[in-house]
Amino acid sequence: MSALTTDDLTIVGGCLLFKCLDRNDLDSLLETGSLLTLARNQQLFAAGDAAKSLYLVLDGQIKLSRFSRSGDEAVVHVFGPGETFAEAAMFMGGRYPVAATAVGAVRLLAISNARLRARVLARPEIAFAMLGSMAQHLKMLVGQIEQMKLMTARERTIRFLLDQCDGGTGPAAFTMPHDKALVANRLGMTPETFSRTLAQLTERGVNVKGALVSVDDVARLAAALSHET
Amino acid sequence: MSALTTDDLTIVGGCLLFKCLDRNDLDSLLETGSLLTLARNQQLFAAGDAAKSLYLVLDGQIKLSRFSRSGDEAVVHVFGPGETFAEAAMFMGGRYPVAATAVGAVRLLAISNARLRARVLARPEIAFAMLGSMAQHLKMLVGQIEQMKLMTARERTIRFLLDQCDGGTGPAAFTMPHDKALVANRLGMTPETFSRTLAQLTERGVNVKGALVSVDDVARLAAALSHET
DNA sequence: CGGTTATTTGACGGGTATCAAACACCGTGG
DNA sequence: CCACGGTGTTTGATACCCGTCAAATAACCG
Repeated sequence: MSALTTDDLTIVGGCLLFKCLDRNDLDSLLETGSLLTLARNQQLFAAGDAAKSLYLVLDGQIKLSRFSRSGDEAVVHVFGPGETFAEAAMFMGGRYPVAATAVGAVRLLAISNARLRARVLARPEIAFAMLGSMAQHLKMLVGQIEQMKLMTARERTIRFLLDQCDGGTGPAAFTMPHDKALVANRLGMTPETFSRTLAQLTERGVNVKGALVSVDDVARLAAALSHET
Repeated sequence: MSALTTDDLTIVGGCLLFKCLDRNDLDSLLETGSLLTLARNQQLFAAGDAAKSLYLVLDGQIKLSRFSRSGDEAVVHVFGPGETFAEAAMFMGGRYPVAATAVGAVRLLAISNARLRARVLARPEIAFAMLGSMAQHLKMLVGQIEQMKLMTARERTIRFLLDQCDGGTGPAAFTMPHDKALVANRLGMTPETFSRTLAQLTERGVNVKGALVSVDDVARLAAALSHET
């Protein structure tokens, strides 16, 4: 197969799906893989397409989403470098249940289902790795359902901010992982509501300038989650 | 282990997780399993508990849910006879991410994680079965997220009714799979809203009397989903 | 039959979506 | 360098779905 940079190989080796493989196993798996490049907004596959591969993101972001008849989109998750997706499809009747679209420019590695299947039979440890990966996804989806069912838009927004700040108690700052509209969709609200909510959180020490977000005091923001409006 | 009825064995054998096993494999797996009985509303495990087993429902229903700090419940899924749950937990750091509670009286089979793990190494086909089972759960959760994100309470209710009717185009009838309050929670709405929505659907040929639901014309109800308020 | 638990119904308020328009940002080409 | 179109973001006004609180009614069980 085509040229993987050494950076790429680092990513592949660090991915929890493949880290259990030694060099030989990896090579034999990758030799049928192919390197793909997608432009911004280019679709990798649609919901219902035959599933012939799973994918590893090397660079950029891929969003998985579903569409209603009326064209409204529900983003299920966004995957970044080092993450694999569509593992589940090869066990689900061979159809992808969601669509995959490049958020920006994306490079990714496609790995043949058939090939991987054969590899699993030879080395059952891979199966454990896949189970672990899918278990993570399950947990994530459960978290999303919980959020949608029992948190308000404001609470989900705060929680998103805290997630991005990633622990700590003092001041923090970060940049939006992607378009605000996409973040809003992930959080299950409209861009308008997201914007308004962020503006309103100024009084809680949140400042937004473009894609840059700064939080005066993470602990204080976290406190806003529990006891209050 | 203790007494499994022949009915129980039929259920175990029919479950997609175990149907790939022959008699010997099954016996060796079950000999460390234990038969549990839970009373209505009895909790099997809480979120955060150490995960030492996965479970197969023999009789009754088990709900998996999360609770907010304020005590509000978000039901993730309800499992019935022949279904396995908590497979994922053994690959997720050994902690259950949700709580499991008996909806009514329940009989179930607990299968040791360690034991199953050993079995998988001996027979990799089991791993495929587990992957298939988890893939199903993933798909289901994705469906729920889609529903919550882009359908109104009314649309979700209609879709629930159609699901229960299970295809067909003429008249249909069924009984609620469980308490209306629980159904409402599964659908991401309050019991009040669920009740009101059902009442309002009378004009679409839906009639509810206690736990019994009848639909005059499934096709007509389905039509209400697409083009209208 | 009495007491508890489910379900329904009503009134009300608030959180979000929707529609619409102004505004900021950014790469392109003149 | 600046005009310019396109996209992303903000802001405003409005409507309405749905949650909340409360009470009445129905169903259930010992």
